Amino acid sequence: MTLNYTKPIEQAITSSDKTLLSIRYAIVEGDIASGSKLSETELSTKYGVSRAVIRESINRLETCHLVERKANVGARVVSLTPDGLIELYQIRESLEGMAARLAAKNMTSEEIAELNQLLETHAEKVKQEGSYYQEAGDVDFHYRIILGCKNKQLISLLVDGIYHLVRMYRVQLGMSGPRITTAFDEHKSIVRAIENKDEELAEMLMRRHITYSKNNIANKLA
Amino acid sequence: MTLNYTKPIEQAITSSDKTLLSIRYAIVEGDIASGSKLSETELSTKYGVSRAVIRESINRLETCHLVERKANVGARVVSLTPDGLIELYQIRESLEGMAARLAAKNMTSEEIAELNQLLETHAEKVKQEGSYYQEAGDVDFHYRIILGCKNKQLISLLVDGIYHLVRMYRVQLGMSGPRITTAFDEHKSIVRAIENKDEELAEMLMRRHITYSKNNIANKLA
DNA sequence: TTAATTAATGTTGTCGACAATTTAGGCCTA
DNA sequence: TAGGCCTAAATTGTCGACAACATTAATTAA
Repeated sequence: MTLNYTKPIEQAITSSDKTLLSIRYAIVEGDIASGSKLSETELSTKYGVSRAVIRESINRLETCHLVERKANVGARVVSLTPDGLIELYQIRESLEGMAARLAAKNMTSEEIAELNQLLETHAEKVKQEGSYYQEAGDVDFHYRIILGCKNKQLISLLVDGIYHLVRMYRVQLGMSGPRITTAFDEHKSIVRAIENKDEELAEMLMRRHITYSKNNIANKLA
Repeated sequence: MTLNYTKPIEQAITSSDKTLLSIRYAIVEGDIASGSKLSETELSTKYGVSRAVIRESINRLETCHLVERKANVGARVVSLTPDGLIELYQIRESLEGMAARLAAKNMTSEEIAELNQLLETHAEKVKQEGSYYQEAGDVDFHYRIILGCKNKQLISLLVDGIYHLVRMYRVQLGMSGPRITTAFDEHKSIVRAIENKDEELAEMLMRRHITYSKNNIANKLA
């Protein structure tokens, strides 16, 4: 369930990093309520580290737009609103559309093959369980296309930044629903566009796909 | 020259904030060379503050992709490369394209009037001086459209994040050149699309505009 | 009673010192 | 001389304490 979408193996993990991961997970999962205040001293005792590392964690969380800080006042977990969701999905549409375009241009044939393989796995799961697909499966699909764009800054923007907030909305609004098979077909056509190196189409289909997804979620809020 | 594109008047300015602004300015202007190492102790003495505030500043600079940090090793100013420039402009194209689309949808008639006024001012300047336009003028134009999109997260992403890096490339590669009047015409047609509330066209024209700009710069590197 | 001012409390911002890790240099060995 | 190992210096990571600020409670005046 917990797919680890952090940076590659790389270097030493500092205490700050671990704390960041813990707090971020707690926020995304809703263990720390959205809109609630983040007390530095409280978190400090809770996670058994000094205020300095809590401070650093909060700073980094601000980067992902998961918390908001005011000078001399403190940090609050971002609150989930319909408007915020729409804003977020407009950004996703824009950025992931570009990612799909670049993926069509830059993905290797091996990567495309793996993508097809992933789709088949999903097709199986849809037939059997039906429900598992949405959460991990959809994230995984989008994640691979993002990586396929080969634009490091864009990848960082999406993976380190926006995606955590996307997951937060998903988890806390309890996504799932009847879009399962529909989304699957959309995924399939996106991959086909990438196979054909049709940048224009890949971008357009990805944008449509995300728009549909947005509407689906927005309906649940209304 | 120094247009202050920081957040609205708002709240108290802490020592960390001031230091952040100073260091960021130094990096964008090239006073701190791109690719060079950022020593915490050194900066600490240079700016007359403790290492804690330097640390916080560096953290925030990482958000704008202006510096890169490695655990237990330190931070370096990002190095300017042709690949990096292309990556950056792909993101700009995507995000500012969306901003233009949303601006066509959401800008008030007063804002559009101001935008037209700005264009006239630029037209005058182009006739007279010719050269001043590019730097401040172009930035100002794009800035207004970004604000006009009314998507707070998108605005933050562009203004607090990406735009500093854009300016850094501009300054240090010595932009200017013969695109002045061409860019002006492009600006004009973008505004016209926004006036007509033609979202599709506004986005497309903005994307083209940025692509041209990218090619212009890329040629200078090649 | 209400409003404003002031005192008290708690939180964030900043600092200097210590611990852990990396990096540089010298030393020894083959 | 080249290469690896070990020691020493420097840098980053973490900590606890103090200062500055914001919030709340108490007090006083109208």
